Amino acid sequence: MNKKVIFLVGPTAVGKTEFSIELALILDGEIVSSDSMQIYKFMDIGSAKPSISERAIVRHYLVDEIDPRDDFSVSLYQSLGKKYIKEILEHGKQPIVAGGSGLYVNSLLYDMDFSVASSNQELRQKLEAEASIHGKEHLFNKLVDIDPIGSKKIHPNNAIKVIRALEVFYTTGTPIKPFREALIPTKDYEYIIIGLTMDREMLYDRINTRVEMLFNQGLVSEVENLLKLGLTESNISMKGIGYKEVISLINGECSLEEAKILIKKNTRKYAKRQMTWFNSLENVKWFNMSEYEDKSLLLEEVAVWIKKQ
RNA sequence: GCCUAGAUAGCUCAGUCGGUAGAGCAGGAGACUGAAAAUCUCCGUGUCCGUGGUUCAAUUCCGCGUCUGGGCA
Repeated sequence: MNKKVIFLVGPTAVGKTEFSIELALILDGEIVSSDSMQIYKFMDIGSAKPSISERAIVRHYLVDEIDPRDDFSVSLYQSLGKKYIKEILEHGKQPIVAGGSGLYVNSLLYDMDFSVASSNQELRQKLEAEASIHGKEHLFNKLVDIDPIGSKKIHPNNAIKVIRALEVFYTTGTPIKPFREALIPTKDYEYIIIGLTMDREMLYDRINTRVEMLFNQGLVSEVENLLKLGLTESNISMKGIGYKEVISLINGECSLEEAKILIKKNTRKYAKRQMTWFNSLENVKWFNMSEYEDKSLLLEEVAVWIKKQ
């Protein structure tokens, strides 16, 4: 009988990384990251990667695997993630998928077919240029012409989604499919989902102190090194929180204090979006970290719950 | 003590030529199928400092009081 895959979700800074390692130790597990930033090499501090020593204790997959100069996508994430889960199951360990990137998590929970149309950078750039000349409405109207029903699900201002929908139509000749209505759990494995949450105020406190910590650990020099590697603010990897703001700082567009405030703010908003996403998942067993002063107690309770599944 | 400027949303402030008020920030809610730490949408009632006067009507004008800046002694 195969083990169930354990998914560990929750907002940034709630303590997923630490908890996932503790859980892996007691369950003889290995961790598959579902974090869209920790997957990139050279981006250690800003993405709050698990440390080298933590990764020596428990094996991690999809951390430090992708060159940030390369394009990455959910589609690729899905195939790599499924491959690793299969491998972990095959060598008899407990797979734990842990991370905060909602779409990445969904790609492993549900049958989501990303194969319809690959991305076309040339086309995207052309459409972006059109949008900046004629406006977002113009692009949206193109979409309304070819897909009057589907376009109702996309807001005219959401240029990225409009462009993707056009991209799918131009490459396949058929409209992009509606999404959330038909989420079917994957048949590749069984799974359970554990959600970690925390009182909002406490979470925001943790975010604020973490941002200060990132700077103390050398976030600015990390970004300087990335720029030396040839990365710019237009790389997808550099659009992560902490990276784009530090680029502005390096370019002299804001002060250190302003950069910190902005990163804190953006991280808080991100945490909120994550909560919205994960709250909408079904069958999540939630644990509120604020209710456990002693974290070993939480670990124990989670372990007990897992055994009952 | 005198002069002066303020007092309006959690914060910073705008405004009402007299008809009970709105921006930014903070905060909240939500969407999401190959950019997802991305991208996008929605949400603003509060003794308009207190008190008296003028007025059909005062947060708005006038008097007094309280508090807070700034200046002069």
